[in-house]
Amino acid sequence: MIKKNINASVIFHIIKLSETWKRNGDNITQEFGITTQQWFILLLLVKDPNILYFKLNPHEKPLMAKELAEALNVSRANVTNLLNILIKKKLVAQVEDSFDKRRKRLSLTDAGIRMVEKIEKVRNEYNKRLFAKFSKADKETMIEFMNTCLMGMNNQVLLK
Amino acid sequence: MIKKNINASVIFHIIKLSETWKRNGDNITQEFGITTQQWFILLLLVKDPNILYFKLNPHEKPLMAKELAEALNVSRANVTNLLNILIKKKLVAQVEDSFDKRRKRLSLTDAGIRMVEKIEKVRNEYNKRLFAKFSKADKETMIEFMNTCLMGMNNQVLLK
DNA sequence: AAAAAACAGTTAACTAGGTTAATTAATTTT
DNA sequence: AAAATTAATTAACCTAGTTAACTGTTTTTT
Repeated sequence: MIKKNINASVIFHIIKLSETWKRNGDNITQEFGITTQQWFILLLLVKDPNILYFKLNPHEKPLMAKELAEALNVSRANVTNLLNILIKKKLVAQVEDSFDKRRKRLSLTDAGIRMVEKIEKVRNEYNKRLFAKFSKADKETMIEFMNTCLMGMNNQVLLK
Repeated sequence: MIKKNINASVIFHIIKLSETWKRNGDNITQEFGITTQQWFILLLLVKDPNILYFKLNPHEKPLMAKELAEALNVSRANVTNLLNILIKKKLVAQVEDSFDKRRKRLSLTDAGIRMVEKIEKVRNEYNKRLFAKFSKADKETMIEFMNTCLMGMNNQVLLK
């Protein structure tokens, strides 16, 4: 009924890749007692420069929950839930902004920083093996391709 | 604290791309009253040849729930839940296998087939615009890159 | 041929991650 | 001073996922 189609095939590959990577990510983070999603929040709070959000929105001050919601593309209420888990685990601390009492600034605790550092070693090792067969140019080609796709996707949304 | 790293950047691009695509997919399927996940099950049941699972596991007979679980990489119990929703929506029908009463064969109802056909038009149009800037060779390069990654990832899992 | 093992599916109780709508409190705008 | 906006929370809910215990059928073993 449905015919072979290279566009559809590209999409299915991207999804499969992302899912597989996430599943492997879960294996890694599980050993540290957190989920991939929770780990991703820790990376946002230490401002991992590889995260796309920071390329478009450079940040000086510690992030607020509102910005976290923006970066993760989820609702503000959901971020409250996610943060409560990380705060209960003593990985994240929330401090009232002294200039604007509505705001709360987020930062990692010492335990949070240590955890990110430990996971970072595993991640780098894992990625290094994963991409062993590719040259720097290969990777740059990939990134360019994906950036073009991302721009196309955002335009298609805006057209609505 | 964390340095720039092209490997990490590639991964974040893949994740972002997959998420954005999924969100846009939700926009499309929502209009038809289903989720992206439910739509994906419909595509598996009509054996969309672009799905990676069928490239590795060609199938003659109608799929069983067990195979759906394998293709989606989720638990058997979860598939029961997902199917119940689609059966309630009268998009999927389940028929006992006459040779082995344990098995139940799955197929789309007429309404299910019509829905897939309608969504198919929207999907093709969407993908065509999305990849307008790329040549066939570009797309093939991408697929090859992603296939190599996928093989690498599976090996890393097996090493455990 | 009876017992044991394997298989396909379901149910129940649970978790993670997500949503919207209503509410509180602080700060800005008019 | 009143109204509007902003940041965060809470409550009630949904979807997608899990494991463990169970039912019934078919196959394998002895």
